[in-house]
Amino acid sequence: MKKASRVAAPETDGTPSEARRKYDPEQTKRNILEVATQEFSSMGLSGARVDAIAERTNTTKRMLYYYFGSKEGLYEAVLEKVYGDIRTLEQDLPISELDPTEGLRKLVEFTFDYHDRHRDFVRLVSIENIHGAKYIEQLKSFKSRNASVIRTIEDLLARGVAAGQFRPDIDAIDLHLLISSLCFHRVANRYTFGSAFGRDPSHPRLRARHREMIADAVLRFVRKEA
Amino acid sequence: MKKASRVAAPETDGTPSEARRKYDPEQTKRNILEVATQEFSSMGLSGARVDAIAERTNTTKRMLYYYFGSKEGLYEAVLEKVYGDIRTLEQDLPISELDPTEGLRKLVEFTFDYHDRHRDFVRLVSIENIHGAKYIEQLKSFKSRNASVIRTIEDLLARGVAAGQFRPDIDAIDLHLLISSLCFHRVANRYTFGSAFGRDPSHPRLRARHREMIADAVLRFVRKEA
Amino acid sequence: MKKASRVAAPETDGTPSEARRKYDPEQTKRNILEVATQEFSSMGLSGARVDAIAERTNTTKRMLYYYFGSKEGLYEAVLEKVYGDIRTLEQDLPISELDPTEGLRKLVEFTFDYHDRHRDFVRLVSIENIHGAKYIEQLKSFKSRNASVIRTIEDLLARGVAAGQFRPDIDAIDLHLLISSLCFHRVANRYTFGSAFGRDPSHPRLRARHREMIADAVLRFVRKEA
Amino acid sequence: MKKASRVAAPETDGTPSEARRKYDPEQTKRNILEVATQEFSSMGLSGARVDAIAERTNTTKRMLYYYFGSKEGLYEAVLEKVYGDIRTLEQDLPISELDPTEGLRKLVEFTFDYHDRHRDFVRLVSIENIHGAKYIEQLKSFKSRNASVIRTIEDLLARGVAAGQFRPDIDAIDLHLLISSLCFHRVANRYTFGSAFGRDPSHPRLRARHREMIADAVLRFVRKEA
DNA sequence: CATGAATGAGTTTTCATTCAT
DNA sequence: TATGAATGAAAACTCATTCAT
Repeated sequence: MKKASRVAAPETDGTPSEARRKYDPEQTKRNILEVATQEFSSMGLSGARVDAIAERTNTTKRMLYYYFGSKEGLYEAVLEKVYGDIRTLEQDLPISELDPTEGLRKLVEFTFDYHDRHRDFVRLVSIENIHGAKYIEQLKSFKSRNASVIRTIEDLLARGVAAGQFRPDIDAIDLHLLISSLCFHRVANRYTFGSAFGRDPSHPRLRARHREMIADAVLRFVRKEA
Repeated sequence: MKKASRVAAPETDGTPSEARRKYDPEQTKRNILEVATQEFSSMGLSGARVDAIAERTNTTKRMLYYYFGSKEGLYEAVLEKVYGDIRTLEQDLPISELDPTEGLRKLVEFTFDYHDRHRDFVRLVSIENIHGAKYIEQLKSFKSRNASVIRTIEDLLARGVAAGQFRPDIDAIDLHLLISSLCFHRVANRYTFGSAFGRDPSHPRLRARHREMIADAVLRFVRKEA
Repeated sequence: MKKASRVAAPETDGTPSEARRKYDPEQTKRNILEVATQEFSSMGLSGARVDAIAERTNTTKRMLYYYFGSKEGLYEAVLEKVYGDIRTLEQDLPISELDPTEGLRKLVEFTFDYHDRHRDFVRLVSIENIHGAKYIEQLKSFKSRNASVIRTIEDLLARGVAAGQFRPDIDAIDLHLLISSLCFHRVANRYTFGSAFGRDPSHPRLRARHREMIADAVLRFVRKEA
Repeated sequence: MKKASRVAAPETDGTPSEARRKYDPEQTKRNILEVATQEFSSMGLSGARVDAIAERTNTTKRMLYYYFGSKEGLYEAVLEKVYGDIRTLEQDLPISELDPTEGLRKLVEFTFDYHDRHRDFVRLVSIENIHGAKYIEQLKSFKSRNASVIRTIEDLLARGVAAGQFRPDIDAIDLHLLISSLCFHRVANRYTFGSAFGRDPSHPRLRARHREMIADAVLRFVRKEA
């Protein structure tokens, strides 16, 4: 029940007065959130155990409640963090400067890579949908984030149509759904997929092929035919 | 708390050996499975409550254990039933007689409709993936069913290539994944989608548009360009 | 943690088929309520421990929740029972047939005796008042019970005035408050009283003197002066 | 969660030794006691929350432990303060100079008013009785205070008997109990009373009527009949 | 087969108190 | 002195499962 060791507080620099701080709330919170993200994403909301989270933490269970109030509060904080991460990344994408076709390919590849690398995120979205998205709806950040993706796509579509590259009759939200579907499914359902076909979709070779296939499918979908 | 009435067993009247049965085990099992399907698909495996299932049933908790052994046993039975249903349906599809392009469109539309109508199935697959597909792997029906879809697609692809309609470099399993992704995602994640964009993907108009879009995307993907 | 023995179920009569029932929900509930009444009345709502109640019971903690839902639910059930008891007794009082002065004396003595003997009840009322009476307000039985006491007093007052024994300007509810005050206080606050004056108000001699004093005070209060 | 401001210590300006003090321990203690009195009297000893007290204070939890040692220590300090207050007041009563009947009426009215105005005191006494008066017994002020009331009453009774106004067979402690009962009960149990009869006993009109009724009842009780 | 009562181990949550800065 | 962070023990509550009738 006793913890063997504490987190070594980050030594900001050489100043001894700063080093070895034992109380570092931000660090503590971050640590809890990290562990909780794993637990919730691998066990679901009701399957997750507060005790299990606390145990893998540098603190005690009490601190979970101190900072997050309840199991659900912690779950919401996890959702918020995970959604915040993807938004941050997305905004750095230099898509507006690219040729529409190239830009769209970049966007698809980014979306593919993000889902591929952030299985926790994907699982948490699945879990949220099992709960009817009731927790995610309370996050202010959620809706605005999605709006920005749509604006990016609208811009791409408009430029692509103007350049004669894309069909004019494509809805941005529909296209987003198409891309999401393709990138999300193979990660979210990789276990049943693997079990059904004896192929692990996260194997590098398959992964690369799927990446290309998906970009290819999306581009063929939007392409204006001669 | 008291149950008002029990299920009256169907009297196959006339045949004396069948009549006058007071209990109908098959009926009881079916009833339990139905309720359990709802509960598991809407709450997940750990979120589901045995008491909640028993309460909405015509029987008592005891019977649930009598027939299915445990909560997990019941969950597996639910998976099995749900998988059995889809397989039955698929085999009636008269695809081998159709023109490849038409056949593929039919297959996509069938897949779309099936997912659209069987949300329980979709949710259960999501749930299974959260549990690493450990329960579904035990089902014999699972692998064989998937094998048969792949054979159907392989046949379509071969005929399409031969007819000069399809590209020759498409893998059947990849194509299946593509189709599944598009049909599955909008159902599985309709809550977060709805919350993010204020659009309910199960609305008839949106549903029809997506159905066409998806078939369109798949056909564009396989089509051999002139 | 194991219970040494179960409650011997009441043997209704000599029929052996009825005897030694192990499952007797009514008995179980009664047993829990009895123990809970002690615990709540001696520790207060927040001071009471569910574990402590369970331990002194013939069942386990789980059953408290099975029958009463929560600690608060159990507390409410205790209140309800305790209030039901006093009402039952009160209705058997043959006051309407007595001479008004004698009837009023009887009522005071009954009230005195009841409070004197039911310290649990008195303590629970004190406790309820600390909680702003929020639990007791939810009991339907509560208001109707009080109405019946008031009717009894109104009847006594009317007959006493008519007989020239009582003053005509006395309000029934005020008189009830007067009687209650005198009977309640010495029980409710017997500890501080005992500590302050070195007298234990529950000592038989003091008890008898107070009983007479209180009846005396009430009768002097209502008496019509010549 | 952050406190906006601390209590500014009163600068008794001019005197350099007093000025420029940054903290005022007495002020801090007083502040804590005030808040604690509210919390304990409204929630009971076990119902009170140390966190809740600290939050409504100008200081932090640490100070609370620094000054009072523990939750119980704080509770005792609250009792002591509340008892100290009442004693101070009572000693100013100029009863020994009044005619016995008038003096007794004054004493009853004072007792009535005091209870009516100091609900915290009344509640705390109720709470103490729930805990068997174990904390109050430790207060030196407690017994001496009660002794002085009894002396006052004894004096009144003696003078009243001598003047032919009062009956000779009345015990001072009994009379004190009678007066206390009448004054205490309507305050201590005003919630159940209000709920039972739809009358709020703290309403000014009812209050005035009760004040007169109680004085009346006490005087009728002691009066020597012609 | 059917049923409500019973159970124990586990899970979440709370709370008075102490520590490091 | 002052303060937010930290803690462990205990409390309330839940749940899958089994038992007696």
